[in-house]
Amino acid sequence: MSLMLLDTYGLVYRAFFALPGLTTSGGQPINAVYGFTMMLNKLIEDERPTHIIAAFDKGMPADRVALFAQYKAQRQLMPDELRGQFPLVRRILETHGIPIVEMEGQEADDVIATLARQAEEAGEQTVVVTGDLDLLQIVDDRTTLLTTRRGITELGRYDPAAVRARFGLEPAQLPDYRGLKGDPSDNLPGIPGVGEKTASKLLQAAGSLDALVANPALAGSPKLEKLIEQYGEQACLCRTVSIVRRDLPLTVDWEGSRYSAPSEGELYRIYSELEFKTLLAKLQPPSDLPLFDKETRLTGEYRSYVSSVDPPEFAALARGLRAAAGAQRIALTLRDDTIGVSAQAATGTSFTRGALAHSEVRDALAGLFASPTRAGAYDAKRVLRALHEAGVEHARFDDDAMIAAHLLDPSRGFADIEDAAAVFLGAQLPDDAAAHADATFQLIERLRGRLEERGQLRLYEELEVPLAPVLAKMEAVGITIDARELARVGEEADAAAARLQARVHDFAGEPFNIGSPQQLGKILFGKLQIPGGKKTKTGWATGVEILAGLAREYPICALVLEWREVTKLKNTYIDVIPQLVDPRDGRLRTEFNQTATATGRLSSTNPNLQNIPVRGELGRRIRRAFVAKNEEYVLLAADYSQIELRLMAHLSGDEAMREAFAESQDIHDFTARQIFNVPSDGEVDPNQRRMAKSVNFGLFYGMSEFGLAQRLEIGRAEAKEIMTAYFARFPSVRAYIERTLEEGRRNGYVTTILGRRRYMPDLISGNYMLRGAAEREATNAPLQGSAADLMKLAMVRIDRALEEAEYDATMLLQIHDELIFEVHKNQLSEVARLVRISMEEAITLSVPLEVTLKSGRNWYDVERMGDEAAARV
DNA sequence: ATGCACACGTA
DNA sequence: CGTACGTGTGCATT
Repeated sequence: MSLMLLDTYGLVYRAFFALPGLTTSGGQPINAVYGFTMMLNKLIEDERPTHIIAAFDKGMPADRVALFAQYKAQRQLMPDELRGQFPLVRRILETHGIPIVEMEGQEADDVIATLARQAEEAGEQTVVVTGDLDLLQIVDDRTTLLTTRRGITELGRYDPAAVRARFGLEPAQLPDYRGLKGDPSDNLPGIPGVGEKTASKLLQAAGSLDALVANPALAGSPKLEKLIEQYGEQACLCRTVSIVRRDLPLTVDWEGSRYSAPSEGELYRIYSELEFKTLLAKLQPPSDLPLFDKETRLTGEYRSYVSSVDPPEFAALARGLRAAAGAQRIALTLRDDTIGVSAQAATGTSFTRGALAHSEVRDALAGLFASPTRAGAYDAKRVLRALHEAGVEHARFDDDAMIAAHLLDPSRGFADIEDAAAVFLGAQLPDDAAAHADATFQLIERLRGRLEERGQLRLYEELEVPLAPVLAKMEAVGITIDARELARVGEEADAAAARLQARVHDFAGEPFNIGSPQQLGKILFGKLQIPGGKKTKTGWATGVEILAGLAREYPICALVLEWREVTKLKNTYIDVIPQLVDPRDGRLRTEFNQTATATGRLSSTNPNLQNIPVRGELGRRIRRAFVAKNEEYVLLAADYSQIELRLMAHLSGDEAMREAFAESQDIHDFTARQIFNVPSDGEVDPNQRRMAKSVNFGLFYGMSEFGLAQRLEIGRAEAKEIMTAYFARFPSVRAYIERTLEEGRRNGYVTTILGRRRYMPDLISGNYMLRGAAEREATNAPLQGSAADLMKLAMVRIDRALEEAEYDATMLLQIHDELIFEVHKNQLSEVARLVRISMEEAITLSVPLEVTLKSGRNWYDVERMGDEAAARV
């Protein structure tokens, strides 16, 4: 055995003063624990001990104080920045499995001396690592001493020969030596005027302090002789205090001190927590290493749970989860099929992970959610889905770090926790569920603080986090697809596509790929010499706006457009949806992404059910395949009418516009009257209304007169006239837009009605294009985003209300300003009323909100409901 | 296999 | 040179 004994306090103390004041990003000082860790790693590497023990001081050294009242009396209190690092030092030791030995009222020196003697008697080699030289006295053939020198990794090695070389004395003489010269750091006076040189010389001459005191003449000079006579007794006292005890009643479990290196996973975790970036860089992020031993360990106040992904360890995972039910907070994350759990209690944080497919685990999780423990997640919706599939009931989350991250920076999606950890923690996470769970804690803590600073905590807690389970439910429910109806549309589309393709090829005089813009361009503008072609970077432009203009004169263009429409519908919806339908229940399940957009809207993927066609007749027929689950149920569609314009009226405070909404006027008609000066008894012609509608839409898109001209296919002068007329009639709208941009430039962001932000750094860009784009985005974001706020709020409330009233009704889809429900037909009118009220009263604005309700057997046939069917209160 | 441009569906 | 998305295709790149 080769034993290493650490004078822990001394080493940490040296590290503290040797290193600058490093702290974690959370402000926790870590210089001492960092230096200690560096030392420890180097010692283990260089010395390769088989056993390691860390000795600590505990309490005041009663024996020495009794002998010498001034012992260490002048020593100042430990600085708080150092004191706070000792728990962390203990954590590092724990990670290495190094036992701590301490004894009440004893200094580490005595503990070390005792252990070294025990090892020596057993015939073993010992190396003592310490911050000072007090322990040199125990150096002998079997015990050597390493002491810190400059810096933290430079060590001096003392064996008996080195002691003789340095002091000219035997190790056993060193207490005498110290008694003579004293030691200011322990407040030992020794003999005044006797320093290192003299003490050494005296002892070489006399052999020992006792001999010298007995015969002061041995000192060799009258002056020293007199000093010894006068201070000899004091020197003896100092000597006695300096002698370490080697007979403390300590029994050590030597086997327990056998050193085995911790796994990289364990090191990675603690280094991450302490933000030891340089040490982390040397580690491989663990791939599948358990973060903890297979046995539950209880060490001090720090508790760690069993960690394993092996199937036989379900019980252990469940045990950990049950223990976590007593914690203050838990965090759950999902890594493939593995659930990671981190639990935080007053006593510390602990981790576990495991597969989620066992009844014991399921029950333990259910117990956890039934307890008052706060629960957090990264992507709560995904975790909820997994828990739901595993049969865990009543899962709930108070925090979602992904949502928090996205609220703080909506330009990013933060799909993976690695992204958020990189941005907000500056950490690179190992690929491990338990580590992710812990990172979730750290993220939640940090991000909640940031949200609070920004006044976004309510947006987060009362809107976004409660929305996640609502979306999870919608995803789980899905919507029934009538496969036969879809197949019928598909057959027609197939026939139409074939017919159109043949006719296009006829016109072209050769077969070619109509879907290739390149080939199409060459045929139309090259071979057929159709005029009016425009070039893009890569070739001819063949977009709708070009082809539509040519369609009247050149039938091939019209046919190409038709072919595009049909093939697009086929490829995107008709052929894809049947493959995505769950064969077990015939339902189609989309995924709603809550952190995808910069404005606060949701997005939908796999498939995107927010862009099912509605305009063209063929496309619209696809909606016939979206049906209620059986004859007993109907679909209910509820959409906000003109929500963005109403928000514009509210936010700008424009009196005329507000009044138009208050009177339930047709807003485009009203706008046309204002712009074109149509008298109140006159008619607005359809073209005027169309133009007014474009102006209204262009308005909240930040459109320029150039854009309006393009859109309406009119001259710029005319477009300018229209816009001038518009702003003359609605001056506060222009003022509002100016105000928004000014605020955006000043703050760097624009906000929605509920305090959602979108950062717009390019508002002050010197680049004309970038700035222009940013101005359009900044104009639109508060309107689009506020509309999203209202809809989300309505969704949360509707979900609660439907649950409380126990209606047989389920929310299925959200299409930005529209909600689709599946409702038992007997409850249709009640549910419709509840939905209308929840949506219209989501937030009280200075203009009324209006909701249009439709119902029907399928999404195509939904028809406007009469007021008696969904009467307003 | 991956990424880009284009095209186009929705609000 | 009107906002916000997701998805499909072709085609160039790796």
